[in-house]
Amino acid sequence: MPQPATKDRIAEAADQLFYERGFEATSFADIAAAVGISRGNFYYHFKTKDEILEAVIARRLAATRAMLNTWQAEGAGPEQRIFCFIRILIANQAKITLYGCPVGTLVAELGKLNHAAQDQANAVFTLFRTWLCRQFEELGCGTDSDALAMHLLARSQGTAALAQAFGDKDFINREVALMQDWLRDQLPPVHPL
Amino acid sequence: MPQPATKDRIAEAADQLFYERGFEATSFADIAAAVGISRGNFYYHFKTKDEILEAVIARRLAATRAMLNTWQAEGAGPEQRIFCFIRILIANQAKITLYGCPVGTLVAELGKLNHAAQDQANAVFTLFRTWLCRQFEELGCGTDSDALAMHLLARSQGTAALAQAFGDKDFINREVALMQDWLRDQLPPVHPL
DNA sequence: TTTCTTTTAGGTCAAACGTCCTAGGGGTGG
DNA sequence: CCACCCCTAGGACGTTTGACCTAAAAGAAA
Repeated sequence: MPQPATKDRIAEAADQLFYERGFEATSFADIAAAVGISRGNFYYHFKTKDEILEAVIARRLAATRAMLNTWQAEGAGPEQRIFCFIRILIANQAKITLYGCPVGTLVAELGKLNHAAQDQANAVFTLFRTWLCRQFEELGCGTDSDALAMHLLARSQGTAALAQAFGDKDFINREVALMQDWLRDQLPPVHPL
Repeated sequence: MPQPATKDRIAEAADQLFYERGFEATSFADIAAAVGISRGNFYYHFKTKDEILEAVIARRLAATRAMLNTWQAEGAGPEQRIFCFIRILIANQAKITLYGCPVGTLVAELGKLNHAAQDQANAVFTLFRTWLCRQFEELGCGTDSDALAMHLLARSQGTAALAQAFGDKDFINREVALMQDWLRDQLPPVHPL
């Protein structure tokens, strides 16, 4: 059963289109055309647009979890792992400049639509938040950890938003550098000599 | 001609609905219902949905300019004026927690739609940017001023985005406090003694 | 009143949308 | 060969959308 899994191809195409054009602005026909199948075939795999949305969010959640696990397995310390998180902005620089942050823009859109899947979309944020919180805890930031995680998430979101608005790729580089400086300042003193 | 100006009432209602539900998700019928007029009357004042969008953006630009001018006229220094900007987040705390930043969410949506009015919507960002830049210049930040303005804008955007995502009003208070601390750190030493 | 302009109401239209159904293709197991 | 089932194709439905038109009410000027 090495089926290329039409269902997965649909979810992948929907993922990309939801990112580039938004959820509401993407129609069944758009996704079907991107995959190269008919709308009828489409309906066989997903009865509802909301079902596709759920599949897309599940994809993103899984991908995010996999990424975090990779970083965790690399053996570096929590500081290096947080650096990895910050560097996501650089790794996806071009796309962010065009379409913003995939998580942030989807959450914002679903929030305005009062969509039922809003909480699921938010789970990606929560995933990053709890993971970052753990890293800060390992770093010795104690009860401040969650606040630091939220602060860093906010900085990333703001950076992505303005980079998209002004189409300014270099702005991402500058903000990333600032975030790295900030992170170093949060490290507790190694030897309270 | 003390006409309560149906046109203005339409633009006002559209402004609010575009903020709460988004541009695309708001229909002619929604706006007409909010104002309490028929769809036909509607068309008399605005031929096109894009025309309404332009009117809404013009409204926001004018309101923003008026706000900045008020701060300028209050006689306080640039540091106090930047504080005023930061405190926008607190003044609109409840709405931001529900719907995010009006400017940021609109720019993000129009960007994804490749909408022609994207640049006009961005003008609100640019207005804040150049105004903030001027304040930092008056503060003596020299060539860093624009970068500082962008940084502060990004922090505000990120704060609004996460406050909306997590429905967390208090997060705004915490980030505002951090931004005020940050601002104090940017002040050049008064006497290079 | 009559006339004219401004404003309002309500109805129509084609297109696009999400949803749904039915018919056919292409393997595998009997 | 037949029967079965997974997958695919393409059309049809009812609704909503943005857009548009026509007619009439409201008010000012004569």
